[in-house]
Amino acid sequence: MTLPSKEEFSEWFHELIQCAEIMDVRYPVKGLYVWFPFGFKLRQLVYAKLREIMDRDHSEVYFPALIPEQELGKEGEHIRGFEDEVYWITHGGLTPLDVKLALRPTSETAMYPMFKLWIRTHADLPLKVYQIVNTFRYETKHTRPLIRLREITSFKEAHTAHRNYEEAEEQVKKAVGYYKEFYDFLAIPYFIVRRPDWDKFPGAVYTIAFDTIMPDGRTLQIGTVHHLGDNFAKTFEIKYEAVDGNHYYVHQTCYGISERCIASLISIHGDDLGLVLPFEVAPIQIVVIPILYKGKEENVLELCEELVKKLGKFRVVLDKSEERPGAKYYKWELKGVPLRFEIGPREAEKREVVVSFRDERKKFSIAVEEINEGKIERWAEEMRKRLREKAIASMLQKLKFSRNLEEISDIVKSSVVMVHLCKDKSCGEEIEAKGGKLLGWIEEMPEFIEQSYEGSCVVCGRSGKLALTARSY
RNA sequence: GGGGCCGUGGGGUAGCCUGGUAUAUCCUUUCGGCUUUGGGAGCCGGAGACCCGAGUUCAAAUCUCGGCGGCCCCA
Repeated sequence: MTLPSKEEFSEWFHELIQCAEIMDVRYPVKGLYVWFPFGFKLRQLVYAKLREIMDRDHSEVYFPALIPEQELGKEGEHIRGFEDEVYWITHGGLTPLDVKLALRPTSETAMYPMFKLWIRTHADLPLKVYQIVNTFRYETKHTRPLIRLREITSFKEAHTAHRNYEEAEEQVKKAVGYYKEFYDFLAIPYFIVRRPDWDKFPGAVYTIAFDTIMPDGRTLQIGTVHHLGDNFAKTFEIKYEAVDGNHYYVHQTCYGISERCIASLISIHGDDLGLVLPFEVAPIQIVVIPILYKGKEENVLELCEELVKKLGKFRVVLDKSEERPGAKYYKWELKGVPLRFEIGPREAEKREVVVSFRDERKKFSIAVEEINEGKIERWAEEMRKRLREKAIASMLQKLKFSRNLEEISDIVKSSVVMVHLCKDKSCGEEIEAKGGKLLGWIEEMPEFIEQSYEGSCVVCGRSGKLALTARSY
């Protein structure tokens, strides 16, 4: 069970999610994968944070997975964006259905007919709901676990309705804030980018996306926030009676995060030995490894048990299995356990433990008496900081700034390229002709970027703003 | 959208070109036993596979066609 080097990212990712028991890729339908118990626990812990953030400002709901054909098709632009990849249910048993049912590719058209019933007056607004569900898309490109799926199993989608455009826009900003908090928590660096008009969500006024850079230099979209204006409200006739007695269309937003957040978590922090996980989301946070010699087991195990008891607040495993210590170290490192304690006869004698952090893999000794919950939490916080700094450093290595159109086709093969670009579609097309995809314009400057926000367009020379082009997943 | 490659125990593979030697190779995994334990121990014994369907043939893991599944490249 040896992992390929992370340099060969594609193989590394594929092997790791299996070796570390995140997902089983052997399910016999293309694009569908099985969550192992360990992977599902990781998912649960990551999504618990997402829920915590969402619950502050939204109510959780559940809408059906099946959408009747006429609802899905109501919004012209929306359906054109999805029609190639919708799964259809055409039969009930052997009987052909009068009304075909779509397996939701996303839930706007499932929710908004109900929003029409729920929203009567301004007092019903704002309406803010979210759900975490599976969605289906008939992907034709090569599918990949957690990244490109035919069944997205963990789509957190939020939908809000407001009195006017400005209030909806306020919500867009809040949503961006929520997602920042979420990815900061996971120590994953990101760009907040406004997608080009020709690449926004079908039916949206505009789309803000979170993109991160994977170890192979390709970008991964890990979150989107859409301002829908009153486009869907007009289609689904979602109106409210205002204080002035008139009826107005609501303005809506929607925003989503899928299990791609876990793909980025694994890929960005992981190393040649396997997973590296932030303490808070690690399914196993601490492993205690006894080093047993014949006749000296008792004292060692006693101290181990004492330590485990002391750490009761955390997710701890005491590994008493028959393997040798070295084999155990590799095993738990593969699983990304952030903190390891080793106790052998020497430690039992002095009431000490040997400590090793997963990210640094250095060892040091500390007295058992000095270990307490506060200390562990401080270590966890330091570890998160190290992970974040390391992630930013390797992200910057794969990011290049260019003011020369000609060199872009070469750079974009291995890196994400920053350029100044105007909003003209022809200039965007010119950039995309160099091999990358135009992700869009930086919406919020990250603190780790030094380039100026404004500059002259790399294509036409008129005034432009900082934009990103890259090969993307 | 276009093109190419591939499917052998749980994982990775040899054998396929040139059909028969085969009880299908080796590594890993797994189970039992002995022994060992401070960074992937060793020995002994056991378990476990030719993707599915059709065809050609006296004979198919091996050749042909179809299906399903996987991987890669180009747009």
